[in-house]
Amino acid sequence: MNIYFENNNTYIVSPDCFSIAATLDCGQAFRWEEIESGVWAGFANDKYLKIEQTDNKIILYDVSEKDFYDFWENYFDLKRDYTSIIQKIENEKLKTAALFGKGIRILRQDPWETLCSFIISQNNNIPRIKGIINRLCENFGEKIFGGYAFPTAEKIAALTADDLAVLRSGFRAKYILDAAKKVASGEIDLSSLITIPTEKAREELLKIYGVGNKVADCVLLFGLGHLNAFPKDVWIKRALIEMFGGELAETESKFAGVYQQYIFYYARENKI
DNA sequence: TCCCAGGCTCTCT
DNA sequence: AGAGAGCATGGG
Repeated sequence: MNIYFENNNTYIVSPDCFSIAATLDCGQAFRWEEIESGVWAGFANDKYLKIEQTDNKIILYDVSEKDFYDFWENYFDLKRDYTSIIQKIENEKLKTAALFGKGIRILRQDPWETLCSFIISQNNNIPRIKGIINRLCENFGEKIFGGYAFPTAEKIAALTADDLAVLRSGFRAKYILDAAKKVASGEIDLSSLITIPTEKAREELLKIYGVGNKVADCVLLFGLGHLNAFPKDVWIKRALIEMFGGELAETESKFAGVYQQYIFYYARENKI
Protein backbone atom coordinates (compact mmCIF):
# COMPACT_ATOMS: atom_id res chain seq x y z
CA MET A 1 0.00 0.00 0.00
CA ASN A 2 1.71 3.12 -1.27
CA ILE A 3 0.37 6.60 -0.60
CA TYR A 4 1.17 9.82 -2.40
CA PHE A 5 -0.24 13.32 -2.68
CA GLU A 6 -0.72 15.29 -5.86
CA ASN A 7 -3.02 18.09 -7.12
CA ASN A 8 -4.51 18.28 -3.62
CA ASN A 9 -5.70 14.68 -3.93
CA THR A 10 -4.57 11.67 -1.94
CA TYR A 11 -3.76 8.47 -3.85
CA ILE A 12 -3.51 5.02 -2.31
CA VAL A 13 -1.84 2.60 -4.71
CA SER A 14 -2.37 -1.16 -4.38
CA PRO A 15 -4.48 -0.85 -1.23
CA ASP A 16 -4.23 -3.74 1.24
CA CYS A 17 -7.57 -5.10 2.41
CA PHE A 18 -9.37 -1.89 1.54
CA SER A 19 -12.43 -1.88 -0.68
CA ILE A 20 -14.37 1.35 -0.38
CA ALA A 21 -17.56 -0.34 -1.60
CA ALA A 22 -17.34 -3.11 0.99
CA THR A 23 -16.33 -0.70 3.75
CA LEU A 24 -18.95 1.96 3.06
CA ASP A 25 -21.81 -0.36 2.21
CA CYS A 26 -21.54 -3.00 4.93
CA GLY A 27 -23.98 -1.33 7.27
CA GLN A 28 -21.60 0.42 9.65
CA ALA A 29 -22.14 3.93 8.22
CA PHE A 30 -25.30 5.47 6.82
CA ARG A 31 -24.15 8.69 5.15
CA TRP A 32 -22.28 7.35 2.12
CA GLU A 33 -23.65 6.70 -1.32
CA GLU A 34 -22.28 5.45 -4.60
CA ILE A 35 -22.77 8.42 -6.92
CA GLU A 36 -21.41 6.62 -9.96
CA SER A 37 -19.75 3.27 -10.51
CA GLY A 38 -16.80 3.02 -8.13
CA VAL A 39 -17.24 6.57 -6.88
CA TRP A 40 -18.60 7.26 -3.42
CA ALA A 41 -19.46 10.47 -1.66
CA GLY A 42 -20.42 11.09 1.92
CA PHE A 43 -19.88 12.79 5.21
CA ALA A 44 -17.84 12.17 8.30
CA ASN A 45 -17.85 14.57 11.21
CA ASP A 46 -17.97 18.01 9.58
CA LYS A 47 -16.30 16.86 6.38
CA TYR A 48 -17.47 15.89 2.93
CA LEU A 49 -15.45 13.45 0.83
CA LYS A 50 -15.58 12.11 -2.69
CA ILE A 51 -13.58 8.91 -3.04
CA GLU A 52 -13.04 6.60 -6.00
CA GLN A 53 -11.62 3.12 -6.37
CA THR A 54 -10.18 1.90 -9.66
CA ASP A 55 -8.38 -1.34 -10.44
CA ASN A 56 -5.33 -0.72 -8.30
CA LYS A 57 -5.86 2.70 -6.81
CA ILE A 58 -8.02 4.70 -4.43
CA ILE A 59 -8.36 8.45 -4.89
CA LEU A 60 -9.48 10.76 -2.11
CA TYR A 61 -10.47 13.93 -3.92
CA ASP A 62 -9.53 17.27 -2.50
CA VAL A 63 -7.72 15.69 0.44
CA SER A 64 -4.32 17.16 1.20
CA GLU A 65 -1.51 15.34 2.95
CA LYS A 66 -2.45 17.16 6.14
CA ASP A 67 -6.16 16.29 5.77
CA PHE A 68 -5.23 12.68 5.21
CA TYR A 69 -2.97 12.27 8.21
CA ASP A 70 -5.08 14.48 10.48
CA PHE A 71 -8.33 12.70 9.78
CA TRP A 72 -8.94 10.20 6.98
CA GLU A 73 -6.15 7.78 7.82
CA ASN A 74 -7.71 7.25 11.21
CA TYR A 75 -11.30 7.31 9.91
CA PHE A 76 -10.56 4.44 7.54
CA ASP A 77 -8.37 2.66 10.13
CA LEU A 78 -5.52 2.53 7.63
CA LYS A 79 -2.77 2.00 10.17
CA ARG A 80 -4.12 -1.41 11.07
CA ASP A 81 -2.84 -4.57 9.38
CA TYR A 82 -6.01 -6.41 8.34
CA THR A 83 -4.00 -8.93 6.32
CA SER A 84 -2.49 -10.34 9.48
CA ILE A 85 -5.86 -10.35 11.25
CA ILE A 86 -7.27 -12.52 8.46
CA GLN A 87 -4.21 -14.74 8.29
CA LYS A 88 -4.54 -15.62 11.98
CA ILE A 89 -8.10 -16.92 11.59
CA GLU A 90 -8.22 -20.69 12.09
CA ASN A 91 -11.94 -21.44 11.84
CA GLU A 92 -12.46 -22.43 8.19
CA LYS A 93 -15.94 -20.98 7.74
CA LEU A 94 -14.94 -17.75 9.42
CA LYS A 95 -11.96 -17.61 7.09
CA THR A 96 -14.29 -18.02 4.11
CA ALA A 97 -16.38 -15.07 5.29
CA ALA A 98 -13.24 -13.04 6.00
CA LEU A 99 -11.78 -13.63 2.55
CA PHE A 100 -15.13 -12.73 1.02
CA GLY A 101 -15.20 -9.44 2.93
CA LYS A 102 -11.49 -8.78 3.15
CA GLY A 103 -11.87 -5.25 1.83
CA ILE A 104 -13.88 -4.17 4.86
CA ARG A 105 -12.26 -1.83 7.34
CA ILE A 106 -13.87 -0.85 10.61
CA LEU A 107 -14.51 2.86 10.35
CA ARG A 108 -13.58 5.06 13.27
CA GLN A 109 -16.66 7.24 13.22
CA ASP A 110 -17.62 10.12 15.43
CA PRO A 111 -18.91 8.60 18.71
CA TRP A 112 -21.98 10.81 19.00
CA GLU A 113 -22.97 10.30 15.37
CA THR A 114 -22.52 6.55 15.81
CA LEU A 115 -24.60 6.48 18.97
CA CYS A 116 -27.42 8.50 17.46
CA SER A 117 -27.38 6.56 14.19
CA PHE A 118 -27.57 3.16 15.83
CA ILE A 119 -30.36 4.29 18.16
CA ILE A 120 -32.24 5.13 14.98
CA SER A 121 -31.32 1.77 13.46
CA GLN A 122 -33.23 -0.32 15.97
CA ASN A 123 -36.16 -2.32 14.60
CA ASN A 124 -35.73 -0.45 11.34
CA ASN A 125 -34.53 -1.12 7.80
CA ILE A 126 -31.47 0.40 6.21
CA PRO A 127 -33.18 2.60 3.57
CA ARG A 128 -35.41 4.11 6.22
CA ILE A 129 -32.51 4.55 8.66
CA LYS A 130 -30.71 6.56 6.00
CA GLY A 131 -33.81 8.64 5.37
CA ILE A 132 -34.24 9.54 9.03
CA ILE A 133 -30.56 10.42 9.40
CA ASN A 134 -30.70 12.58 6.28
CA ARG A 135 -33.66 14.49 7.66
CA LEU A 136 -31.84 14.85 10.98
CA CYS A 137 -28.86 16.44 9.25
CA GLU A 138 -30.86 18.62 6.87
CA ASN A 139 -33.04 19.99 9.63
CA PHE A 140 -30.52 20.42 12.44
CA GLY A 141 -27.00 20.10 11.04
CA GLU A 142 -24.57 22.83 10.04
CA LYS A 143 -24.50 23.54 6.33
CA ILE A 144 -21.16 22.47 4.88
CA PHE A 145 -19.84 22.05 1.40
CA GLY A 146 -21.83 19.33 -0.32
CA GLY A 147 -24.59 19.14 2.28
CA TYR A 148 -25.05 19.06 6.04
CA ALA A 149 -22.91 17.95 8.92
CA PHE A 150 -24.32 15.64 11.56
CA PRO A 151 -25.95 17.83 14.24
CA THR A 152 -24.17 18.06 17.57
CA ALA A 153 -25.54 16.52 20.76
CA GLU A 154 -25.85 20.04 22.18
CA LYS A 155 -28.05 21.11 19.29
CA ILE A 156 -30.34 18.08 19.65
CA ALA A 157 -30.44 18.32 23.44
CA ALA A 158 -32.07 21.74 23.14
CA LEU A 159 -34.95 20.35 21.06
CA THR A 160 -38.27 18.78 22.03
CA ALA A 161 -40.05 15.66 20.82
CA ASP A 162 -42.27 17.91 18.70
CA ASP A 163 -39.22 19.42 17.03
CA LEU A 164 -38.06 15.91 16.09
CA ALA A 165 -41.39 15.00 14.49
CA VAL A 166 -39.99 16.04 11.09
CA LEU A 167 -37.66 13.03 11.31
CA ARG A 168 -40.60 10.60 11.36
CA SER A 169 -38.42 8.42 13.56
CA GLY A 170 -41.35 7.09 15.57
CA PHE A 171 -40.72 5.83 19.08
CA ARG A 172 -36.98 6.42 18.67
CA ALA A 173 -37.32 10.20 19.08
CA LYS A 174 -37.44 9.99 22.87
CA TYR A 175 -34.33 7.82 22.82
CA ILE A 176 -32.47 10.33 20.66
CA LEU A 177 -33.36 13.11 23.08
CA ASP A 178 -32.22 11.16 26.12
CA ALA A 179 -28.91 10.30 24.46
CA ALA A 180 -28.36 13.91 23.40
CA LYS A 181 -29.10 15.21 26.89
CA LYS A 182 -26.78 12.75 28.61
CA VAL A 183 -23.97 13.50 26.17
CA ALA A 184 -24.44 17.27 26.05
CA SER A 185 -24.60 17.56 29.83
CA GLY A 186 -21.43 15.55 30.26
CA GLU A 187 -23.25 12.87 32.24
CA ILE A 188 -21.80 10.51 29.65
CA ASP A 189 -18.42 11.51 28.28
CA LEU A 190 -18.16 9.58 25.02
CA SER A 191 -14.50 10.38 24.37
CA SER A 192 -13.54 8.94 27.74
CA LEU A 193 -15.10 5.62 26.72
CA ILE A 194 -12.40 5.10 24.10
CA THR A 195 -9.64 4.38 26.57
CA ILE A 196 -11.46 2.43 29.30
CA PRO A 197 -12.14 -1.34 29.12
CA THR A 198 -14.90 -2.43 26.75
CA GLU A 199 -17.12 -3.74 29.54
CA LYS A 200 -16.94 -0.47 31.47
CA ALA A 201 -17.70 1.54 28.36
CA ARG A 202 -20.68 -0.69 27.58
CA GLU A 203 -22.08 -0.12 31.09
CA GLU A 204 -21.98 3.62 30.49
CA LEU A 205 -23.76 3.38 27.14
CA LEU A 206 -26.48 1.15 28.62
CA LYS A 207 -27.48 4.01 30.93
CA ILE A 208 -29.07 5.72 27.94
CA TYR A 209 -32.81 5.15 27.53
CA GLY A 210 -33.26 3.12 24.37
CA VAL A 211 -29.74 1.73 24.25
CA GLY A 212 -29.43 -2.02 24.74
CA ASN A 213 -26.62 -4.48 24.12
CA LYS A 214 -26.83 -4.41 20.33
CA VAL A 215 -26.75 -0.63 19.96
CA ALA A 216 -24.08 -0.32 22.66
CA ASP A 217 -21.87 -2.85 20.87
CA CYS A 218 -22.25 -1.02 17.56
CA VAL A 219 -21.16 2.22 19.21
CA LEU A 220 -18.23 0.47 20.89
CA LEU A 221 -17.13 -1.04 17.58
CA PHE A 222 -17.84 1.65 14.98
CA GLY A 223 -17.40 4.77 17.09
CA LEU A 224 -15.10 4.02 20.00
CA GLY A 225 -12.50 1.67 18.53
CA HIS A 226 -13.33 -1.33 20.72
CA LEU A 227 -12.67 -3.98 18.10
CA ASN A 228 -13.53 -6.78 20.48
CA ALA A 229 -17.21 -5.73 20.59
CA PHE A 230 -19.44 -8.18 18.73
CA PRO A 231 -22.90 -6.73 17.99
CA LYS A 232 -25.53 -9.45 17.71
CA ASP A 233 -28.33 -8.43 15.41
CA VAL A 234 -30.89 -10.55 13.62
CA TRP A 235 -28.53 -11.18 10.68
CA ILE A 236 -25.68 -12.27 12.90
CA LYS A 237 -27.85 -14.46 15.08
CA ARG A 238 -29.18 -16.18 11.98
CA ALA A 239 -25.70 -16.50 10.47
CA LEU A 240 -24.23 -17.90 13.69
CA ILE A 241 -26.82 -20.65 13.57
CA GLU A 242 -26.58 -21.31 9.83
CA MET A 243 -22.80 -21.15 9.54
CA PHE A 244 -21.50 -22.15 12.95
CA GLY A 245 -24.25 -24.17 14.58
CA GLY A 246 -25.00 -21.32 16.98
CA GLU A 247 -21.63 -21.13 18.71
CA LEU A 248 -18.47 -19.30 17.72
CA ALA A 249 -15.65 -18.98 20.25
CA GLU A 250 -14.06 -16.18 18.22
CA THR A 251 -16.87 -13.83 19.29
CA GLU A 252 -14.85 -13.34 22.48
CA SER A 253 -11.57 -12.54 20.80
CA LYS A 254 -9.62 -9.32 20.41
CA PHE A 255 -10.83 -8.72 16.84
CA ALA A 256 -14.33 -10.13 17.26
CA GLY A 257 -15.86 -6.99 15.81
CA VAL A 258 -13.88 -7.35 12.61
CA TYR A 259 -15.06 -10.94 12.31
CA GLN A 260 -18.58 -9.73 12.97
CA GLN A 261 -18.43 -7.43 9.96
CA TYR A 262 -17.09 -10.21 7.76
CA ILE A 263 -19.93 -12.48 8.86
CA PHE A 264 -22.55 -9.74 8.48
CA TYR A 265 -21.38 -8.85 5.00
CA TYR A 266 -21.08 -12.47 3.94
CA ALA A 267 -24.52 -13.33 5.27
CA ARG A 268 -26.16 -10.32 3.67
CA GLU A 269 -24.51 -10.61 0.27
CA ASN A 270 -25.18 -14.33 0.12
CA LYS A 271 -28.66 -14.04 1.64
CA ILE A 272 -28.01 -16.55 4.38
C1' DT B 1 -52.51 -6.22 2.07
C1' DC B 2 -49.25 -8.13 4.98
C1' DC B 3 -44.76 -8.93 7.04
C1' DC B 4 -40.83 -7.17 8.88
C1' DA B 5 -36.89 -4.13 9.74
C1' DG B 6 -28.86 -4.18 12.23
C1' DG B 7 -34.11 -3.72 19.27
C1' DC B 8 -35.62 -1.91 23.43
C1' DT B 9 -38.72 -1.25 27.35
C1' DC B 10 -42.20 -2.83 30.08
C1' DT B 11 -44.97 -6.37 32.07
C1' DC B 12 -46.11 -10.76 33.44
C1' DT B 13 -44.82 -15.22 34.93
C1' DA C 1 -34.38 -14.67 34.24
C1' DG C 2 -37.06 -15.61 30.50
C1' DA C 3 -40.93 -14.90 27.29
C1' DG C 4 -44.05 -11.88 24.91
C1' DA C 5 -46.49 -7.65 23.65
C1' DG C 6 -46.13 -3.07 22.00
C1' DC C 7 -43.88 0.35 19.79
C1' DA C 8 -43.93 4.39 14.87
C1' DT C 9 -43.10 4.24 10.35
C1' DG C 10 -42.72 2.75 5.79
C1' DG C 11 -40.00 -0.51 2.38
C1' DG C 12 -40.71 -4.58 -0.30
